[in-house]
Amino acid sequence: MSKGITSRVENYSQWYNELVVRAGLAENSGVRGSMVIKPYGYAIWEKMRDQLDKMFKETGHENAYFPLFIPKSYFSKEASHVDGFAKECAVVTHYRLKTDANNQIVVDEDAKLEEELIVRPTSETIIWSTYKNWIQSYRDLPILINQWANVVRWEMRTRLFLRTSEFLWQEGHTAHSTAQEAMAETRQMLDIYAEFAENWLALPVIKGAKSASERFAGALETLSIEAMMQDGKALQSGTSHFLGQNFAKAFDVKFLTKEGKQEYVWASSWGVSTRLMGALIMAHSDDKGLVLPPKLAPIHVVIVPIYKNTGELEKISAAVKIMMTELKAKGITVKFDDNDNNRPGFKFAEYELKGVPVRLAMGMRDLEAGNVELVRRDTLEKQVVKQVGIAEYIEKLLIEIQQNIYSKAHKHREANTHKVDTYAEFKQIIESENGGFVLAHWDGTPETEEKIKEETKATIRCIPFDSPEEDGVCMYSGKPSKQRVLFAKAY
RNA sequence: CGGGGCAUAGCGCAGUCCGGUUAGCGCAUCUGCUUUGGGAGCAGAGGGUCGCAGGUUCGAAUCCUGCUGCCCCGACCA
Repeated sequence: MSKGITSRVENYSQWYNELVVRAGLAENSGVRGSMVIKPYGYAIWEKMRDQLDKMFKETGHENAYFPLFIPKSYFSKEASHVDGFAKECAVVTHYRLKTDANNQIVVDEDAKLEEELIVRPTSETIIWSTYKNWIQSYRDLPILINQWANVVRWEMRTRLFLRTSEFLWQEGHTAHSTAQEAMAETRQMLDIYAEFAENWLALPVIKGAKSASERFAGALETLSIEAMMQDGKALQSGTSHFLGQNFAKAFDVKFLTKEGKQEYVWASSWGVSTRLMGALIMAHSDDKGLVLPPKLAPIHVVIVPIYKNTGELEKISAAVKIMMTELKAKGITVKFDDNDNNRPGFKFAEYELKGVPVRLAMGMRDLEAGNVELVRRDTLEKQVVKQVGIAEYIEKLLIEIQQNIYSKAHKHREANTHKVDTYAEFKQIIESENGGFVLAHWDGTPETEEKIKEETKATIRCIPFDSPEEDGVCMYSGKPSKQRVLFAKAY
């Protein structure tokens, strides 16, 4: 195994692939397009999940679980929904295997299902077929449910975390008595995603609405948060959909209003997936490995002893134990790596690869002086600090690291976001090495959007909420436009 | 689904063109000694149905046929 990883400049894509594997986050499995999430990677996902779950519950949502299999007939009830997902569905057709004449295990053709089952690519249909039974009156509304689940989308080309055939996610599905309430829910959940991305992933995001062609299959409106990766490409990091009455109509879900009228129910759905892991990795990490924001790091502090014999190790360990107790008391996760098989230099490189935010090293020199050597992962700055008061120091430092990682990502995005008024300029920026975000006028037609995509591979990531109204002309067609939209190449 | 590449020890690879000692190297593993402030050194040891199935041949990792899997590049997508 080589020592380092491919640098970002050398080959960004390869850097990412190697980093995911070498840092022990995930690996490819024997199943095409499906990954194994390893303990260290899963620990990060658990932290994300726990925090999001808390935020969902704080806003009145409850968890539930719906089936993995969806009868084909349910799935086909909402026309645009089918159109959107049909090409990437795994289908269960049989329920039994048998041993054939050659002693091979084969599918038993006699055990063909009367109705095929779709492995869920998303759960709107199974959930709305259920909601039909739960909703009769306005008193039954709203329903605010989330589920943590796996889904399958048969992808042609996959990449660890960014696009795999099976992935983990959460999907919220809510039912409301008015359009306004459903839309407010859609917006509220997008805000929660944005807050999570910025405060936990340390990732600045742009909130906005999708253009019609980028909308979720079956939605009237799709909102998303878009983040910039270090190579200037956009990564859609969360989506929230206003589904109108489409699914209520498809599954005949009506409720009795206060006024005694029968009306169709209004819906929203929203989700984030293990793709957030990809965002986290690509946004902050460097050529030495992962850089994790402290709020999501499975280990905050690693302590490496430097010693010549067991006597020294014992003395160092005693001092380390005291620091560990103090750190743990403040809720800081700390690992003391006294494994004698690896030498300090190896450990330094290893924990940098794994993105541990703070590393302490202590040898006899430090011990005698009452010091400890401290290195922060985000800047790789080395300093010598007093053992006394170390917990308070690190507590503050972790907050500073979290902020620094965010502001670094924010600066990078600002430096690579451009306002552009001509198509020539647009192409020049989009095709340049660092790519980036471009804010430009667009005439609002799918035709123009499609042409731009064909010619440059850039797409409209969103129509940002905070983009001011401003008279202009479409950079492509010259037709009038009232607002700039966000273009970028995307993952 | 189209184009390309790969499959040999736990991992990374050489050997394949041009068939012929006992299939080799690095890392990892095990043992011992010396080491330990940025990926340790020396000595020794263990570890292989050469992806699978056929075929050609006195003889196949190597040649032929078929199959399978994975990776990369495109079209599709969160």
